[in-house]
Amino acid sequence: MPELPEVETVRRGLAPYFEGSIITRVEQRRPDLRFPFPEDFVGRLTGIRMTSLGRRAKYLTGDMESGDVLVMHLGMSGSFRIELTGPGTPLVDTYYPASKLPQHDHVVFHLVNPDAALESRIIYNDPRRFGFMDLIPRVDLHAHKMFAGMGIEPLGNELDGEYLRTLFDGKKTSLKAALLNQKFIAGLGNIYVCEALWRAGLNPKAPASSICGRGPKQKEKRALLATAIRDVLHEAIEAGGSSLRDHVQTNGSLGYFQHRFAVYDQEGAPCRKPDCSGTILREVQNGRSTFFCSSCQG
DNA sequence: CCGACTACCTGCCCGC
DNA sequence: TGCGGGCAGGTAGTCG
Repeated sequence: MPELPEVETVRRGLAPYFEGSIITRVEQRRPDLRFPFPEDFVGRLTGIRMTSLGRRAKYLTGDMESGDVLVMHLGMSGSFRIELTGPGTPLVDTYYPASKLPQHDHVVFHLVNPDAALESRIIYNDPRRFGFMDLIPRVDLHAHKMFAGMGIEPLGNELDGEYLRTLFDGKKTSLKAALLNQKFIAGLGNIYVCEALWRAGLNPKAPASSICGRGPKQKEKRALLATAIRDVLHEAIEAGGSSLRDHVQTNGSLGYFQHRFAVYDQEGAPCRKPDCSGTILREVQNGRSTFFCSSCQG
């Protein structure tokens, strides 16, 4: 589920509760998610303050005062929710009787922020368990397998048409597959790749190298694609941000928000580009659904 | 090296 | 109403 905009939305929602808070207790309800939890996960977090919550691509990174970084990935179905537990709040610390633990709540962080007089818990729920958590010493983070070789942040300064040319030059794989490949650009997933290609008017099945030529037409194509990627991510983050307040107020859950897509999951709908009379099609590409316009993405 | 394919896991939706 | 099949927003391992 979560691509970069959703993870950023989750980060913004969790930050006020995680940042500056001491993790007073960790409930780790199973030995693994997608991967085993690291050695002494609970022990290495308990009693430690998180100074800041960051994001790299689709990973959340919590900086702990111990020098560790708490790395969290939501996989396909991971989400967090926030529950206030301090005095005067409706929930108390014994919210879950053992008999009716919510399904798929795998990790519970109990938090106290003494400066803000805030007590809360942050609960990680993940039905499919494709998510994972790890603890990595800060000094090792960039060299770690997870982050070494990871591509650029699409919202950073590097991404433009010419950077795309250097990335995709000579690549015979499809534009779709290249954009999904995290070692080129990190953070895009199936939805936003479909959306960006539609905005740029590019065929998902065209070779990645097809936007790398010297001519003015291809130069324009890659510039358009870079802009489309940035725009669609920015807009989705904005939409997530505007949904944040509602989510926290209603049930505290973070990780899902409604967003209207132009092509994703719109099979059969008319293309929304002005003056385009095409229809949105779905085709399986590399084992995953690609949504694109039959007409304007030639 | 590269690219294509598969596995991991649960839930939901659809058609029979 | 029950059941089987297909599908889901991610990643990593294997194989050619």
